[in-house]
Amino acid sequence: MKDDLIKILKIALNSIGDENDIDLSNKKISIQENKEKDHGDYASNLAMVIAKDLSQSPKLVAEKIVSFLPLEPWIERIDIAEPGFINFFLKQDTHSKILLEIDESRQEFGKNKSGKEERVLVEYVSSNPTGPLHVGHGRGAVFGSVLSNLLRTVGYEVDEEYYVNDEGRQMNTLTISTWLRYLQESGLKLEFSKKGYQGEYVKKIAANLLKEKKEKYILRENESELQELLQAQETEEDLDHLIEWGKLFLEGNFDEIRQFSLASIMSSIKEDLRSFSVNHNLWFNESTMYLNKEGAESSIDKSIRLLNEANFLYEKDDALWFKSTEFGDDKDRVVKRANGDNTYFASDISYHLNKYERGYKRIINVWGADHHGYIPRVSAAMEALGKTKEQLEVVFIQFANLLRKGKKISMSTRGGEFISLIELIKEVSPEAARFFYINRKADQHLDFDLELAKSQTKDNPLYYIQYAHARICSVFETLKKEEKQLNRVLGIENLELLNLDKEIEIQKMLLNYPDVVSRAAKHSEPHLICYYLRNLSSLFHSYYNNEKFLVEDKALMNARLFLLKGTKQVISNGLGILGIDAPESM
RNA sequence: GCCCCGUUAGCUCAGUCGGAUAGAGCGCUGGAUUCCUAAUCCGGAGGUCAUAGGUUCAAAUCCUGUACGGGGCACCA
Repeated sequence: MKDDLIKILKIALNSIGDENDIDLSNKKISIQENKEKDHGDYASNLAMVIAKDLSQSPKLVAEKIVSFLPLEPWIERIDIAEPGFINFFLKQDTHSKILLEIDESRQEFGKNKSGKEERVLVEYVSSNPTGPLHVGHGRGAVFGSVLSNLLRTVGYEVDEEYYVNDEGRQMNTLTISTWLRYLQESGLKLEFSKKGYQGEYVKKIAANLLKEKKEKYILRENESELQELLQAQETEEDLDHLIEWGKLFLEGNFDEIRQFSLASIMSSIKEDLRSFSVNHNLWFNESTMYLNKEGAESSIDKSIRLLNEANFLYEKDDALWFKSTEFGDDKDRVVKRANGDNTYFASDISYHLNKYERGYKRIINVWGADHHGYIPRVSAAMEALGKTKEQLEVVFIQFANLLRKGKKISMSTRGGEFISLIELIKEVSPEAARFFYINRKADQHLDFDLELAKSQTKDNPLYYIQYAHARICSVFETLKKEEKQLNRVLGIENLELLNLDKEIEIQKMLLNYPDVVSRAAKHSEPHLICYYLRNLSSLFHSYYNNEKFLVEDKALMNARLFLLKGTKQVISNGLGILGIDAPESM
């Protein structure tokens, strides 16, 4: 509808341009929906925008524009208001047309093709595989999932990827932690390292390891050496010593334990994500970038070589540095440490280069707000490698607080004490978890109220929305019990009977749905869908309380049922984008 | 010190990349049910859009400064 208005305004604009011999073709034409009934359905500010170019008063310009507008059958009338708004009043049956469109498109209603099937990569969660997901990860998980749905809805081809940091020191820490717990489990008395991962989940992994591998990794000698190392676990260096010792002692078995721990954790992470419909289709392991197959150079080596060939690397204090300052970063960054290890940043360069090489048009990273400092260096590296940084987009997710009875729950991971994501999902249901995580703008802090998420009243927006859907279903259920059904043809023929304020409001709202979807996708703001659904449901509940649908007048009844059917479809489609089912009954 | 994000009703938050009288829920307050789910609805009170300037026909929205709150500034991952 807006597009149609823009189209005819464009025609008028061109005519005025020709007449005055000036170029107005690059003027932006915007249409707004009016809140005020007296102002009509839509308004344009075009006259005010070009008044200066024509050096005439906006009001005169508006009159001029209107005189050039082609006549359209769906426009009732056009008003001009101070100081130069052009107000469009649409014929009443124009609103009803949307019901026909919904009836035809069904689940497809709201979709468009503006993405042109371009390939997009959304990388999200990517939590380190050193422990289970906790509530802090949930928000990014749902955000990435819904954003991906949204982008598909507007015509992109989307891959959802999880980057697994299965390389580096943290994996060694995990391995040694598992082994120590395994030794304890097998009956050896020893103190667990203060620097190891303290969580209970490590014990479970160790127990499984013992069950599966029996006594394969048991300590047969050198116990006193180990005990001595465990007595002194005050610094990160002490931990490194322990790890080195473990590697020497276990030899190839170290890697076996490592693989076992990694696999356990990743499978629990995958399970947690699946349990609330977060479905990555790609899992990218950092370690694959370190492989050199058949003597070929690894991806890491390759990206470092490319940077070097482009002259963006230098050595200082035995380390290898990238000149990120040449691309606006605050300081240069180390890619290879003095001890020869690659930094995490080196992996990131290689990983992002890989994303580009896979041919994605848009590369979207969903990151925690605490990572914002990384953008300059990553995009600097991509620029240095000749990639366009515009292709790389980063969305930051602010932290979430969990509230129980109005009080914050501490989410510190210290001492392994945190609420795991799966506990949250079990407590409030997967649907509620999704909805409440996504119900705020991503860059806003979020208070996740557990009681509210569980409550079954209208205070709970998800409940309220689902109830609206269930209520509509219930109306059709009652109809069925009376052995009647919706007569589509009769309904369609009588749509002009839908002329109550509420009925027109609902139809206008339905008409807005595709715009809301586009906007949410364009700005990466899935929360807009939540608010839209809340408002649509509110209109419906109000309508429900004021009017009866199953009335004697068959024409009116079927028209109203047709409206209800469209409303139900849109609620269902909107919830679908959020990854939430629309219940038939509650 | 530098860099991000934020500041809108008592509370929690929306606010269409500048538009007409700034919205919703909660809370407070007054009402509605022999009727399709009252799991709901209707009415009322409540705002100097943190603050000071600037740009504009028009600013909660854009620019600059200030205050306050959160986060980040590793040869960690």
